[in-house]
Amino acid sequence: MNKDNQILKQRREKAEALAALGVNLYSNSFKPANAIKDLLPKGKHLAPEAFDETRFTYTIAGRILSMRKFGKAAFCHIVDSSARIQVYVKMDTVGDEQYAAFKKWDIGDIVGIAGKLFKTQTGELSVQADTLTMISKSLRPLPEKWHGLTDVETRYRQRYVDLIVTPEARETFRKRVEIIRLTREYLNNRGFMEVETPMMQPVPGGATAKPFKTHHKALDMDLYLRIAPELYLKRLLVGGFEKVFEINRNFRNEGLSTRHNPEFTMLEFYQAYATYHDLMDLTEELISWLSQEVNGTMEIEYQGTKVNLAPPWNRLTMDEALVSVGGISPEVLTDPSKILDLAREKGIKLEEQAGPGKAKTELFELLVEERLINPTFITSYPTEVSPLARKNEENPEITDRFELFITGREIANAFSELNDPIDQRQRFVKQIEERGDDEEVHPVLDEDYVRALEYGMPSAAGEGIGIDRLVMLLTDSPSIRDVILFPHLKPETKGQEPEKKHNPGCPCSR
RNA sequence: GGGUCGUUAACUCAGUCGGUAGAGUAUCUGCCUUUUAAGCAGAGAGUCGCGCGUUCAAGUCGCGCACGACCCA
Repeated sequence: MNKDNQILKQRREKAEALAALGVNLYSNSFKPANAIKDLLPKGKHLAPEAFDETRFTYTIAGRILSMRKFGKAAFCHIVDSSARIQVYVKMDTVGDEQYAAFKKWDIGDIVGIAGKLFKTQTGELSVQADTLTMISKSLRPLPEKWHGLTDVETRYRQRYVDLIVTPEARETFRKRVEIIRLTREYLNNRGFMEVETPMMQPVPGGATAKPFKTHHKALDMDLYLRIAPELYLKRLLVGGFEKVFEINRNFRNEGLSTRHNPEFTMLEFYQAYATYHDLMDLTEELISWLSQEVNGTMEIEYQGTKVNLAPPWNRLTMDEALVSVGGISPEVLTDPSKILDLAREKGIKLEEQAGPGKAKTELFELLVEERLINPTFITSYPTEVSPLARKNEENPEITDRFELFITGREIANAFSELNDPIDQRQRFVKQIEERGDDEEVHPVLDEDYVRALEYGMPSAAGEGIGIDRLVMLLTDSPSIRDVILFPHLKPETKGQEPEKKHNPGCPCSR
């Protein structure tokens, strides 16, 4: 009946033995007075072996990560959320009774220690324990101490284990939190207000992507998880809030990769009376500052490639980039039919209605994008591929838009906003005509958004920054799954029959 | 969606030509009161991802499936 392996069995037996000694295995009464980090500077002046019984008693709590047991003494390393310290447990000091219980302690247990600071012969600051408290008995073994947990699937599926044993993972997620906190601070300090707009939208807009669909029962209506907050944030500009931002999740019902998770975190911000030029300045300042704050430098390395984030950053129009980086001759760019021919020549499949703007953008993605290692703003995107951006006043074929590329990846997308409701309606209609056959992307005209524009939206510029990709860059993480605590994975089927598609016997089936 | 590789003890990994399943860590027992990948001696631990096939015999060969990684679309 008990299919558990030997180690799990032994752990349970040990726990039972401890309980038989009268130990509460899950005590809730221990309050650590000290963070381990706070003890570290206090030991600087201590000399090895000069132990003094009258020293101050500290209380700490944490998880046992390693243990070296002798007959009547032992060393363990204990980690809390702040730091790690060695604890020395000596039978003479803690007494026979506590020591007998201590013998049943395991790596992985969460424990409380009261004791005094001293330095060992080797000079390591340690706590000599006076009293020992079991706070939570662990019933499962942790991964091996030397190699740690390297199986990426287990790291993602059991992130809690990863966080226990992989200091780099803890560091990455601390940095992620810090990046988001600093970004909020930066925008708040510049008068932006953080708002929350709907996650569930009747018309998914603001981007081109397949949405997740859900259903509201009471209203009997379909809703979509948002693919972008853009159209709601701009409604707030109409409402009179001049600087707004939102940092939250977007959802896109598309493939998974090292750069795509179905739910991901996006920063979007909008500023009235600003242009995309203002946002380039802001972006450059924000991201270089974030790197300085989080990494202590603007010169970072991403997967072995050096990247210099110090401003000023390179700014190129798409045409300039196609020529100088992509190696396309300038004459081709001025002739629409030659651009289309070149795109087809390069193996790009274009839809029938695709124009030169689409072809240029595809050529850019193919020939230029991955070669933009240091931060580069690409401007003057074709109007054809920018349904929400303002047309350039001198040349209606292009928009006042930029995308930011670092290490060959798109990090940000921004533009001076289109606030002409008639132009907006025409572009929506055109977009729907082009995508009308693709039901999955749900091309529906957002009438209310056009109505909002008809009331008048101030001139404005807005930007979206993919937070996950930014965190990847600043933490040198190869996969988006390394910067999302619980990334999307297919369900485990270990030891089970794969889910049956039809299960009429299941009361929970729809 | 296509291709390549992977899946063996709790973890990290070996496993030759198809012939009774191996190591280190972890665990258990004994010794050990300043170790830090502690040490010494001994022991236990496996649905070899799942299924089917070939074979006297499959971790190993073949086919299918699941999950994952990487590359491509």
